[in-house]
Amino acid sequence: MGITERKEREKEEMRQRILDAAQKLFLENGYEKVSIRNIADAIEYSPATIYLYFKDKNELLYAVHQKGFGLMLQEFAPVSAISDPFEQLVEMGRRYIRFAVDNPELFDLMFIMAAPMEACRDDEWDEGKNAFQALVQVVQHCIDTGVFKHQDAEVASMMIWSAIHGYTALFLRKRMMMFDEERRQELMTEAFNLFCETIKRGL
Amino acid sequence: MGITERKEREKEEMRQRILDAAQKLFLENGYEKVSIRNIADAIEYSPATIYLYFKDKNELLYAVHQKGFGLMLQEFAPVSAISDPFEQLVEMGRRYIRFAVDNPELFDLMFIMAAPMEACRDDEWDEGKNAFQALVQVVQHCIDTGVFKHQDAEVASMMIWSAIHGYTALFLRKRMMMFDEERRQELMTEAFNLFCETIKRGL
DNA sequence: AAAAGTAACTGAACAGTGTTTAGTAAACAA
DNA sequence: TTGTTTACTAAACACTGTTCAGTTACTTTT
Repeated sequence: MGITERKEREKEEMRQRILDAAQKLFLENGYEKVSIRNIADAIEYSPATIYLYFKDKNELLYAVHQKGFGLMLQEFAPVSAISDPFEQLVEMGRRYIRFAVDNPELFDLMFIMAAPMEACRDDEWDEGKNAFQALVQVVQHCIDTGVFKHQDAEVASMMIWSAIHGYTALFLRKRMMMFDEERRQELMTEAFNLFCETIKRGL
Repeated sequence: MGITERKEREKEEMRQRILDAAQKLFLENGYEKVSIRNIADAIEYSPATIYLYFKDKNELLYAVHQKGFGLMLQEFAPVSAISDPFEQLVEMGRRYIRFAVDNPELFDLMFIMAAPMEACRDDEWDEGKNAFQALVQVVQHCIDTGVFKHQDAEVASMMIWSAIHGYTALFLRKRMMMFDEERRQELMTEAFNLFCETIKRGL
């Protein structure tokens, strides 16, 4: 009785096809300019079909957001090879920012846009939870090896995440437009470096 | 020849009426659910009329965003009465966060949403520029009085703004949903306090 | 005062949006 | 060969931002 299994496989393949088309269009045109009809056109199906695989557009956005976390974790993988825990933390920050600049639409979906979170039951944002836990581990390592005096790794992690996230959010949403292109780059890297030095000394 | 002056005054009044209605609706229903037609209904004019006073919806959003900065500067005014420059800085941070929590839709318009910035010529975001300069002044004061060792006030300000902005942006856009309501509040205040302590020691 | 000109305003349309529903056609099970 | 389930879609609904021709109403000129 392999029919039901084949059907299930086909259903999953269709879901993936929709997701891939959606992601491709988002990254090409920016999420704001992509409609359900565009995605339907790309996969040569009717718009209504998409609603057989996703409850609504938010759920589709959430699914792409999940794929984003997969990609991000890949980018973070090499960090664990670094021996010095503080250097590990700094490299994580660098990669967070680089990921945001290289994949602005995906990052937006993952950490800025309101819409995808509408499809996520409160207290069940597993992708965010896991990514945050990865940060907490590194910070805990820094505490254990005496790099940081502060003892609460979760609070420290929150502080660090916020600081790094701050730049990227302000930058991506054009809130550094009062500086010209060059000064913007300068401020980004210098402020990042200053933050690293500051927590090394003061945390 | 007071007629042209009266006309000009009336035109400005109409602009204000549109703006007030828009702001009221945004704060009540959230900007996402407010359309040009809603605003037109509220002031009992045709939707087309709004386009005689604002080029498009982004320009309207930008105008409300400007009003937001006016309100924010009011909230910041009492800070200058504090004598200790570091305490001045901390109080600014507290008020930034409080403003965001108390006026989430307005804050969103000012610092997170992409749309209003479309109506702003690059390098001409005066509201942001002025607000940032206010921060730089306080930070410069901290440097002058020896609270901070780091000498570049602009870089330090950028670092501080980003860190404070980080919390608020993550919080408002539901990226702390992996914690329950209570823990969220705890983390917010504790991470803020930790940041203050850290820069006092390390910056 | 009458005619001409200007400014303010609107109805209706255009081209799109997310989403639902009734209906069809094909694949499967009995 | 039936009956049933599944996959899909055309068409509609109720919106959206925006434009434009056409209508008032007021102001200026004759």
